[in-house]
Amino acid sequence: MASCPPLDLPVPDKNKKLINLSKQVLEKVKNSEVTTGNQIAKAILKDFPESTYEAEFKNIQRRVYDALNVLQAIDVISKIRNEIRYKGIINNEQLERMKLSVEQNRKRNMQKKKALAENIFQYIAIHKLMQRNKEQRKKKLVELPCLIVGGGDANIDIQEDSVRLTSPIGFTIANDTHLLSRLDLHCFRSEELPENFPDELINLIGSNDFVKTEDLRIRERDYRQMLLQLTENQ
Amino acid sequence: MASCPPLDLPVPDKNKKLINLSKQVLEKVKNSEVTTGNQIAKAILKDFPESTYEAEFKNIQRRVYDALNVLQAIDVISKIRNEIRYKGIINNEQLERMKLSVEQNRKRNMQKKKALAENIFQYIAIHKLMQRNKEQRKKKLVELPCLIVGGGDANIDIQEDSVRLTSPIGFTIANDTHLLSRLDLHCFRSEELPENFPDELINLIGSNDFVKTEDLRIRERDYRQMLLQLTENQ
DNA sequence: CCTAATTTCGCGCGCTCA
DNA sequence: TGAGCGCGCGAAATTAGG
Repeated sequence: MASCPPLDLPVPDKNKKLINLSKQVLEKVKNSEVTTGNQIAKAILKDFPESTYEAEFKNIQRRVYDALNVLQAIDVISKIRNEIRYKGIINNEQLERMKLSVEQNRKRNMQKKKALAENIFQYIAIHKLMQRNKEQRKKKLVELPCLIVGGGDANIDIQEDSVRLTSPIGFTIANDTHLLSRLDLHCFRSEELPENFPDELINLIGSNDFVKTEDLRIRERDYRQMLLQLTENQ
Repeated sequence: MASCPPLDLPVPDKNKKLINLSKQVLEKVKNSEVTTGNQIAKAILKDFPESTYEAEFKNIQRRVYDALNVLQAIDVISKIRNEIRYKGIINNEQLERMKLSVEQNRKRNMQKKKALAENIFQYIAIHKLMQRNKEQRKKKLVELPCLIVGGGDANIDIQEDSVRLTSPIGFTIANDTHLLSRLDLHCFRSEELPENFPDELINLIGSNDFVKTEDLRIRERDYRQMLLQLTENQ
């Protein structure tokens, strides 16, 4: 609570130096759809409660012109005939953050894609299986466990409490789990893909997006350049 | 090949107006890691073949100061003690393009995710199937087509050329395709997920990223604001 | 801490061009 | 003929020397 050491900032930051006035100019332009040098000067003048006299105004106005000129040179504002419009401005750090976030996002998606691609073949298998089931679906159930009897052209003789199978060439007998292991559902021909699967998945298999390396650590001076890059490779 | 009409641009655009000098100042600052107002003024002066001495230099130097000031106010450069550094600048249209590309990319990924999520359950089914196969794999084959005989506790009597099955409670007989249709491979309990599948896939099922709507069509005045948004929601 | 040299830059006169 | 602004004087700020 002691007295503050006297700061030598008589007017904290509302002086009439070009640096300060420039900020106010930018602010003003940013906040109005369209304005004029004169309006800006007037607005700024209002922020100086003190002297409100011709000379002051003339001075500020003169400074506003300076500021507007370099703002225009920098393409931060546009000025046609005396209509001044804000065109936007953003700096290095901000862009850096943005770049980073874009990059991160891309990386994440890349990984997802990769994970999916690695498993996509299995997915295709199950799809084929279900497809087949759909076509030949019947009402009848098969309870597990069960017995599977395979063979050429066996004869089947069904009694009320028994079944007799006969075959001239012998049988293959197995339980239910054997069947599953023989299905080879994961094999497929590439031609059968398009008719059964969305393009999206097919593209994924063929795509090598996730192998593409890319170095964003370019020494950044010219953003226009960088923007092009960012925009092009998705 | 006729003579050109006389353009009234004696010096195309290398005049000493603040607007022009500002551009040159920006260029100069952008191209050097660090520089000083004096260096800039000297460099610019070189671009004027004509210009004699002292007076010209003083004038240009004076203008450079103006430009530097507003550039600094705008946070496009930083100036500590007399070391001037470029901090970056980018404008509305460019940012707009960037924003668009980010958004497009996000949309695309969203769709991919959605497509995947829609099919992920089927993928899980096949995975379970193969898991089971792996556990109980045997050497024996089952050839298709085959016959499947299910029932409680049947007796099996195997001859050299026939097989007799007897059961007190009757049989269920079906062919191979029936079995497939009864497997219900697409049913699973959520507890069995973590042990069998990569987190990536599990997250995908639970995630509702692809439902999240989001409106980027904000009326954009303040980029700092917008940047925050862009950076936050992935 | 003081003086000189240098660097910055406030300020506004007066010319220009629409 | 008034909005725009080139231009440069001279004062304030900062740095160099002692």
